Amino acid sequence: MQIATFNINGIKARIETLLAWLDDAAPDVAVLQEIKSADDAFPRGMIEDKGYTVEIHGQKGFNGVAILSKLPLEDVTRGLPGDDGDEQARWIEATVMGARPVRVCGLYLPNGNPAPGPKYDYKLNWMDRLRARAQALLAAEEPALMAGDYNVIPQAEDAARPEKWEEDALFLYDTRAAFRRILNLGFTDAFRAVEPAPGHYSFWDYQRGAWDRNDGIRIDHVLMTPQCADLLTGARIERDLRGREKPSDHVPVWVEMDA
DNA sequence: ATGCCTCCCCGAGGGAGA
Repeated sequence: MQIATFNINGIKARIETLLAWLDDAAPDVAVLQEIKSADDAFPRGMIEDKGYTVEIHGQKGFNGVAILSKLPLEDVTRGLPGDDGDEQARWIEATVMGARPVRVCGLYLPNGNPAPGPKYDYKLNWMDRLRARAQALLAAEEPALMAGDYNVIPQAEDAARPEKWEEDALFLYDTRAAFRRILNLGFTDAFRAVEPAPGHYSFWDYQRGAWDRNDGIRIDHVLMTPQCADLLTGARIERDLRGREKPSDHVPVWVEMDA
């Protein structure tokens, strides 16, 4: 089973890119972030025509996540537990019914800038809720993964120029500490499990020629429970997509599992 | 660089992203 997470930066702006990518790369499951679309405005039919089941947790204009799957999906839920007043569409879950069922969570973690401030408070609070959900996934002792745009640079080696991110909400100490707190529960960063070297990024800013200078950061991650990590056979970042026409500022991060 | 792109809202120019 091949699963990719991809922040597409707007489904309306990226639909042709997405359809071509589904044809070429053919993920079994694609976890999408920043669809920036309400459920009823999402071009569901064009994706279903390619053999995908489509589950959406959308929001007009901002945020929004989705799961596309060639395999059947069961028990779909929307929204991260822990705050009934949270209006932002950043979390969706479904069980992918392959040879071995895998609980797949798609997430778009808040950016948090400027920090300090209310947006950063929201980010840290959201990460607390994420940790609670992660603990529940561990307690189930089943294969489960949390894939998406974490807006977290875990370590200095995950940025081309870490010094310029020191005061940024993606790299502040409290951000990295909250991320480690989740990892330390017993999760595996799938990409890091197979690629220890620095210099692998999943995002390059549109500005300042960041792509041409390879001034990137690794902020899109797949975290796995032990039962899921045991099935892991590979992970990679599809870097080339950033250099194509009309790209998203993020590229897909892939995991392959014996499931 | 408190913003050099690009997206969304809509139908101008501002908010958001990271």
